[in-house]
Order: sequence, then C-alpha cells, then structure tokens
Amino acid sequence: MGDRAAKNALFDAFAEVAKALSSGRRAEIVDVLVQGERSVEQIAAEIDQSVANTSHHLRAMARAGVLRTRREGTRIVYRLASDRIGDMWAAMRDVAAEHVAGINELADAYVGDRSALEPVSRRELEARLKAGDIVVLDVRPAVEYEAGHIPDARSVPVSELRRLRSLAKDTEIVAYCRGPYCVYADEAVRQLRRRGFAAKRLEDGYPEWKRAGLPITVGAGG
Amino acid sequence: MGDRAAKNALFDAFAEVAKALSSGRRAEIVDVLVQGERSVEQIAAEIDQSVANTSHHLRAMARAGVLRTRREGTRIVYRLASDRIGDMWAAMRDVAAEHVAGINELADAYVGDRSALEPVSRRELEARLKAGDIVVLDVRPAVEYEAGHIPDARSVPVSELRRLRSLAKDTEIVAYCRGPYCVYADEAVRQLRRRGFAAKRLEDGYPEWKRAGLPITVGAGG
DNA sequence: CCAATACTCAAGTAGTAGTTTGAATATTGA
DNA sequence: TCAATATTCAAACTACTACTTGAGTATTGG
Repeated sequence: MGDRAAKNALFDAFAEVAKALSSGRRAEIVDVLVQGERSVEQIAAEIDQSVANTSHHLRAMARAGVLRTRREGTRIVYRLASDRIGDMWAAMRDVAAEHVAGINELADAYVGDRSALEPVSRRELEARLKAGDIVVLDVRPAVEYEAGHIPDARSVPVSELRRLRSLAKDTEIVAYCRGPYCVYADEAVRQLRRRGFAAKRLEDGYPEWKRAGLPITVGAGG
Repeated sequence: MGDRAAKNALFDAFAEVAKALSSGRRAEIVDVLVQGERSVEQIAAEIDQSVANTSHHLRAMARAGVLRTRREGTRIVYRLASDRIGDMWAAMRDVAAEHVAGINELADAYVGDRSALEPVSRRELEARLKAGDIVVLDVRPAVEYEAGHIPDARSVPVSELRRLRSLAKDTEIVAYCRGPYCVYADEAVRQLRRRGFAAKRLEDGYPEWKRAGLPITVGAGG
C-alpha cells in the first residue's frame, strides 16, 4: 500500500481521461456529442476526418471510458458516458479561455468579430423569455433540438433559415446554437439582419443553459 | 471565418490544456500544487522523478498556461495559474472514478482497504465541528496547513504523529489530508488506533472542503 | 569575484500517437 | 443466401512524448 508503482498506475489511469481529450479532433468530438449521440459517419463529417480515423479516435475514447456505444441497425451510435464529461469539457474550455495565451486571437479567427452581434446573456434571455416579448430560435440541426432545447424556442436550422417567413419585422429575435465557439447563431443573426430583423445571439449555447440548471424541453414540441 | 484551419487551430489550443494533464506525472504535479506552491526540487521529490524531467514537465505545463512561476532567491516556485485548474483536475478525477474500468482496483492497490477506517463525510464533519465534540487533525506537511486548513484543525504532520501526547484517550479524532487519493490520513488513523484512540478519516480532503465553499482558515493559527 | 545552489537546456533513446490506405467484418433488406 | 452499407482492423509512416545523462546558466552569500 502507498508504494510508487501503485501510485503511478493510479495517476496514469486518471491521466487516461485527459488523454481522451488531448487532441483537437477529440475535443471536437466531445463538443459534438454534448449535443447528443451520433453515428461514426456523422461524427466524421462534423470533424472533417476520414471515417477510419474517426473510428480510431472513438474507440480510443470509449476504451478510456468517456464514450459509450449502442448499435442501431448497421450503425454504431456513440454518446458521452455521462454529463460529467460535458462538465469536464466546459472546465477545460474555461481554463483555456482564461489562461492560454493567444486563444482569443484563435477564437476570433474562427468565429469572426462578434461585438456587432450584441450577445445576450443567459440571465437576460431568461428574463425576456418570462416577459414573453421575444422570439427564440434554435438554429442547430433538428435532431439536436429534439434532444433538448430552451423552452418555447422554435427549431429553425441555419440551413433552412431562408424559408422563415412567419415573423413580423418588428419582433426581436435571439438565436442560439451549440455554444460560445459555434458559428451557427452568428450566421443566423447576420442573415436575419440583412433581411431587416432585429436579431441578437445568446452569448453561449444550449449546453451551458442546461448546465446552469435552467429549464429545458425535450422532444419536438415547443 | 468559420473555416476548417481556424477551427482546427482553436480546438488544438483547447486540447493543449488536456495535454498539460495527460501524463500520470503531470496529474500528480497538479495534485501537489492544489495544496499550494512548490519549488522544482520539492515537486521532483513528491513525484519521484529527476529534477531535469520535472523541470521539463513544469515548463511544458507553464507554456500551456496552467502553471505560473515566481522566483524566490535561487529557487523557482511554481503554482497553479488559478483555482479553475483545480476544478478541472477534480472533474477529471470524478470522471475517472465514475467511468474508467478498473480504477477502483488501482485505487485499492494504492490506498489499501479503507472500509475499516470509517470515512466521515464533509457534511458530518461540519456538523460535529459545530457541536465541538471532536478533534480535527490536519496531517499534511506544515506548509500546506499554513496555506489553508479547516477551522480549528490542529496541524500534526503524519511524520510527527508519534510525538502527539496531549489528547485524552476518549476523544474522537478525525484526520484529513490532501484528498481521497492521499494516504497520509489513512496512515494517521491506523497509527492512532494502534495507540488506543478513536480515530476516523475524512472521506476526501482539504481541497474538496474548500471547493465546496466551506469556511477555511489561512496561516499558522487555529 | 567565486563557489555553491537551483534550475534549465540539449541530445539521444525508446516508446506512443495521429493519419492514411486498403482489406476485413457484421448487419440489414431483398 | 447475397449484395449493399457501415464500421473496424492492420500495416506503415511521420511526428511527438517521457525520461536520462551531462553540460550550461542564473542567483545568492561570502
């Protein structure tokens, strides 16, 4: 008891969890799976990698314990082993945002300048939802909306935003998506503004809303 | 904006944080530094590695943003960049405890069987501290006690436990140390029981107490 | 300025990780 | 049973990581 070899083995096992998230592509995989389960092919498409390579990463992560699988016909569907993995990913992102030099420049390069989009805080959105004077749009893919969304949000995937008709021009809109580093809501806000709507984006996304313990709705309905 | 190269770079940057904790020895370094700042030599001794190798790890972690340094005479003192790093380490450990196959066996191999030590929960310790009917012993090294401890705990490093005299045999004792995977408190409880005291250990340790938002005392005093 | 102390750097080795390519396996629906 | 689809496996390559050894650098106290 208490010897070096045993301590090494134990801490190596802890480190396995960090290893499971220690490549950019694996971090992206977690970021996708936080939104709900996905097949290998879908994940490969999201992270722009070959199916074989994606499969390799997924297996490694499953071996480390952070992912679970389930078969659905010919497909294998991967999901996070638990919400705690999402918490850890959030902690990791926060640490990076606070301490990694140059992360802001990298984020800007990816998401572009957001200051014009007037991000709305969770707190503010919550208040205005209660007041009922805004329309909230969930611009993620429909499956992610169905897996869970902010109450009373309408599902309008960014790819189908053009078809949106039934909104008065003076309605205020808040769009949200996967999180602070997701560009769907930015794209949606820019598009809506070009068409004359008063649109803003939520400063983060659905997972943060859920993690904060705010109410959510599961399924297709409102 | 929103292109692949930029997204890769951003997520690679997030992954740097995980990489900083993705070896067992680095995880141990974080586990030590959660207790307070340390010099390179002290850390090397704690993790049983050469000073050169330890220095290498420390620099890499500092480069990744999770550690900060400060010079003190001829020594370089490393510390966590912020408490959020400790939160992330805790999340990692929890995920491992929940999901990594075999972690319990590894933990048992290192800490031994704990069931006989009758671990006391934070909640219970809090209540009994208020009632004032127990003695709490901080069995970590003295510097760690001074960096912060549970109010009214007495500093009795496990190495000096033999000298402990001034306790009535019928006093109930709760010992605590660095956390659930630290063996100082186990060692202390076993030793105290051999000498006829009624001793138990806190189920986790000081960092968890602090993280839970419970009151702490900083400095040498009670 | 010198010696002692504490830490970092550089080079080398052995082992591991990420990606690609092409073949192999498992399940479904006909 | 057979073809089609979805996923995994195996091999190979490149690049990186952990650790060791020995030399180099910076600060302190005399």
